[in-house]
Amino acid sequence: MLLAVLEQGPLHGYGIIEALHQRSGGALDLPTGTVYPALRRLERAGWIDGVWSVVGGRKRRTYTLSRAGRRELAARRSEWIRFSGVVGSVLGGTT
Amino acid sequence: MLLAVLEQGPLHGYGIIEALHQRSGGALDLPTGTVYPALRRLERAGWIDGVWSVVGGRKRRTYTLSRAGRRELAARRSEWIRFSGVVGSVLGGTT
DNA sequence: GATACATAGGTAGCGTGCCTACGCATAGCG
DNA sequence: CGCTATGCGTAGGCACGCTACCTATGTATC
Repeated sequence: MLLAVLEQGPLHGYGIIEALHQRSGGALDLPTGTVYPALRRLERAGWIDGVWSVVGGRKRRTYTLSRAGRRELAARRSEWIRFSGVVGSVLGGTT
Repeated sequence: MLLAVLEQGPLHGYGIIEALHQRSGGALDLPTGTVYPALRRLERAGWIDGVWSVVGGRKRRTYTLSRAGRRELAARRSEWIRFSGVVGSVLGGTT
């Protein structure tokens, strides 16, 4: 989901949390302790690139989806479709 | 998913694994090390009841969905629908 | 008779990752 | 002067899926 948010353009951690909140219709309200470590992992994996900047006296780390991240996102998306289909078929009624 | 399989009638661990395999169209092939501990957890939670029996010289533990398990299954099903909807809306293209 | 596979149960330990609970810092408002 | 929003981060606990094992019987194969 983090990669999907970054697909629409570079964003910093706090902005990503807000974007997830809006995109999910208010359902997601992820704490920073969940998102920031996750962004570190994504950066370490080479799927996003982080750059420091200062906006309004506050330090920001803006992340950009890398080429590898785009590939990863596509893979994860199709994986999710397969997965949710399987779960739906087992649970029944959803598919 | 285990609860959903047991919704259609009592079954033993090995049979549950096979049912999951069939219901998922061959996608799921869960190892015993995943399923047996999970069944223990479900039993400890009171959602399924296990009974020992001997069939063809082999010991079997047959599990039955309890009333609480039926409630839990209904809750988990609607939770899954909400959850997959949120993920789909964030990932985009699925919904 | 030996070997392999399907059936049927189980445990131990590793690794991952989410969440809670913190800490630090600045800008703006009442 | 404190509260809230903005913005970053770490530490530790907990849950759980998976791999890798072990045991045992019935049946088919070589």
